[in-house]
Amino acid sequence: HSFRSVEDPAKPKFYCLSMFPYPSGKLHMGHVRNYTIGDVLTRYHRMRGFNVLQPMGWDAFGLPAENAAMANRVPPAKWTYDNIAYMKGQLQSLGFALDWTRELATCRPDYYQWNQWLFTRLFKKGLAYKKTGVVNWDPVDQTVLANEQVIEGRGWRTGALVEKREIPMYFLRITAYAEELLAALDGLPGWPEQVKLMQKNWIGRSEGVRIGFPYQLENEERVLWVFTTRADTLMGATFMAVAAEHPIAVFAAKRDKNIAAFVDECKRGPAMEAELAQIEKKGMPTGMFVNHPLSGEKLPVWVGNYVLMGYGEGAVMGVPAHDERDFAFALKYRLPIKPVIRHPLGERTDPPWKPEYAEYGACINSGPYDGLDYEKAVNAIAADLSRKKLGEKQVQWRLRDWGISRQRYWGTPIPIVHCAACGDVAVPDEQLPVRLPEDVVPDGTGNPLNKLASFTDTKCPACGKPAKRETDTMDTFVDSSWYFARFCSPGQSNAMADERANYWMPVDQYIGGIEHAILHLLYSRFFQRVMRDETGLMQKVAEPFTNLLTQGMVLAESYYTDAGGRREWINPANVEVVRDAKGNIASAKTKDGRAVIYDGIGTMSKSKNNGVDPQALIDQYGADTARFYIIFASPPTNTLEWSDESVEGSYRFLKRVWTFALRFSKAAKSRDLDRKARFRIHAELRQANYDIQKHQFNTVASACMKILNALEDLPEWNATTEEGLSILLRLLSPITPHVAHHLWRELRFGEDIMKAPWPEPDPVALEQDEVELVVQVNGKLRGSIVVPKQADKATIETLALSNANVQRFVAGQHVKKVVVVPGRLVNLVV
RNA sequence: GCCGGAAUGGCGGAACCGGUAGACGCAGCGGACUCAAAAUCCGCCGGCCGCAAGGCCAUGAGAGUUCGAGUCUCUCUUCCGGCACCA
Repeated sequence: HSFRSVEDPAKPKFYCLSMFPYPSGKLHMGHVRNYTIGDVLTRYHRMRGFNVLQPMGWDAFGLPAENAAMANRVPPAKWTYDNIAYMKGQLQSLGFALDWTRELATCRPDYYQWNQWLFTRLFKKGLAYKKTGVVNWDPVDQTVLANEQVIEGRGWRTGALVEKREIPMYFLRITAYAEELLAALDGLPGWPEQVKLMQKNWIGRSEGVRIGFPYQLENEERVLWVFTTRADTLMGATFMAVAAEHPIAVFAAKRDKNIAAFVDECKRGPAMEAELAQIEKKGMPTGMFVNHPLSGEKLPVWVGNYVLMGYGEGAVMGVPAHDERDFAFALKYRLPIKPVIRHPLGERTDPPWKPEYAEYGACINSGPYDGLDYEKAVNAIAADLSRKKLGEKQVQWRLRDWGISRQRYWGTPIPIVHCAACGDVAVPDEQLPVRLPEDVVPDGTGNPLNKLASFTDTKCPACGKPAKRETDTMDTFVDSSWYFARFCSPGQSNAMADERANYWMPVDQYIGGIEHAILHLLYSRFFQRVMRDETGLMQKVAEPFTNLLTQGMVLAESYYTDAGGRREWINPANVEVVRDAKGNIASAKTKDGRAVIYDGIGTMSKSKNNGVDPQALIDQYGADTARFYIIFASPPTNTLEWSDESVEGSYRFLKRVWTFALRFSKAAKSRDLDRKARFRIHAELRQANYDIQKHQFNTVASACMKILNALEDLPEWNATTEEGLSILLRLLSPITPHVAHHLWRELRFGEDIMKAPWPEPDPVALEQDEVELVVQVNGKLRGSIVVPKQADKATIETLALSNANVQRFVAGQHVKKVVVVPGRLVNLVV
């Protein structure tokens, strides 16, 4: 229980959290990197006197368990619990300073019941609601597919062409918090700018005008609404485009087979936005028209495969003259292009498209709005639309509500009962949790819960009549959106969290992959606010993570052999590289002699068989070498390119520390201090302390190497050796705790290095009487001089000019200017 | 396509506020030790020119600002992450 944490208001607290792993089977190198970084910070802060909490748990629900279940006919629960047991052993063998008494797994009822509890609160308040959402549908397996399971438009198991399908789903109203989630980003100085910027763009606040285009449908007066940030171009609208699911498209499809076929084609298209954005923009006229709200002009309505029903109103206005996409669309379908803005290139918008066409400028060809600039035009148009009740200024968000329903088994059951009389009824608190049966083996066709009467058949909590349970489960992002708060309240069975969360939250340092920059982090920020508003706890905590470190991915080289036209991927551990005299890779072959082809560097993946198993590394070199290498190889935010050879270097260094320290422990000690060595050691320590606070741990590891080099350069073991070793071991201890702990005791520095104070540089050791200055002529390095520390500018200038090589470049020329940078350089401008 | 990053020797990287580019390590080359190998230790190690002193070039490409640019500004290229059901 060395790492067990207890609330202690007398000490400053430091809650250090690494993103919890999905228990996929065994640790991968990304995990080892993530948790090593977290452990360095944890141990560093402990030595600095903080009350530190570093917990660990399991993000245990998810798709891979169901895939494994299908492959091995083992229930996802068993597979998951077995993986957890194995991976926990691996984490322990790496020596992470984790408080295991707080361990949690999201697939346990005592965890997920609070997902359910919070959901019912939100449901009753309207912050969780039901509407349709789009999913990938495999028509053969009759099942919903995850994006990952769609390979080139086809189902991964059946090969069937995947269809889009609209089904009822539950959504969380994250948009209700859009304003706050956006504004609060400014109050997060401990987050990387790039992450805040990505979140800002994702939330996507835009100011514009909602515009109504009246039309008739089956003798009924209706209005087609669109949102635009370019209301100033309204007079240039020449067509409208609607999504395939829009009522106008649905109506048109009913009367025209061709339109029906096109609408069908649009619906079959990709559901993923990334793909949707890259498909060829296609459209078809619906034969329907709307009236321009200001000019009354008739505008044709098209169905467009690029218009999303789930975003905004499911319709856009087409202004070909001033929008690149509309311009291409208009050219393709010979729609009119009507310039209404004077842009930097003039008043015409002839093909090809030029970016200037989209710039702001004064209105032209716009009747009463001619001559108005962007702001005035938007104001005038919005005012005129408002009078006609056909528009108003509006703030629009790119952020959409969060659809949490999954048509899968291995997740938190959504606590809703469907009653013929009462509708959707939230399961009351006393009936929670709605337990997920753990002995089910899915077969890939639909959700197995649908086939389990023992699960589905229940009574309506409101009227008591027979009713059916909802069988959808929750998105696993729900589980991971509040686990950090649960870690603070282990054993609490009456609430999500308790007052202990007030002590520990917010997380002081959160560490995880950059790939989570948007979704997981945004959902967690949302959930923290929901907990604040619904549980009465953590009233002062809106932001769950004060400081965020986004680590880079771990990459490895991949190799393949040609196996009869097919690529056989060879694990890098089984490849031998042949180098030429300069160290360049000349060729590579398998250990049994077959030629292999190098395929470049990339993420470790099963498909390319280039994963490096951390266990092999730990078995061969021990935990400290693995940890040291990972820290030393690259700064935490960079990608880390795996190299077995460099691991050897880390191992070699730790062996050198070990033998040096043990030799010293037996040696006679003189009391002399070595001034130069002390300067080197304390200068490195000063740098290391600066770097560790910047989270640049690789140079802290370098500093450890440099200190050892300085100690090895000493002619004899003296008091400086002892001082240097005590600094070295403490500096090293967060990275390689086992080696440091052992040597610390062996050298009789103390019982427990974790209880030793963090080393600070000695100002006396850092004092210097003389400094070396570099001499430049016109910014080019020409020599160096040694001057007394306090030398004035004139002395420095004289000394610089007296340098022989400097003279060669100054001779016969006029020195116009002398720049002296104290302690660094002098630049003579001639 | 949109949003966000990154690019420095053969390789990973260092260079704090714009001030000696390549610290530290890997690989490579040469040597010591050894019967031999492993391990360990010592030396060299961006490119070109030069006996040397030293010089010229060089931080993805091209421009700019500055006494001085890897670092700041603009344009471009390539690669990586995300795009709402992988986690």
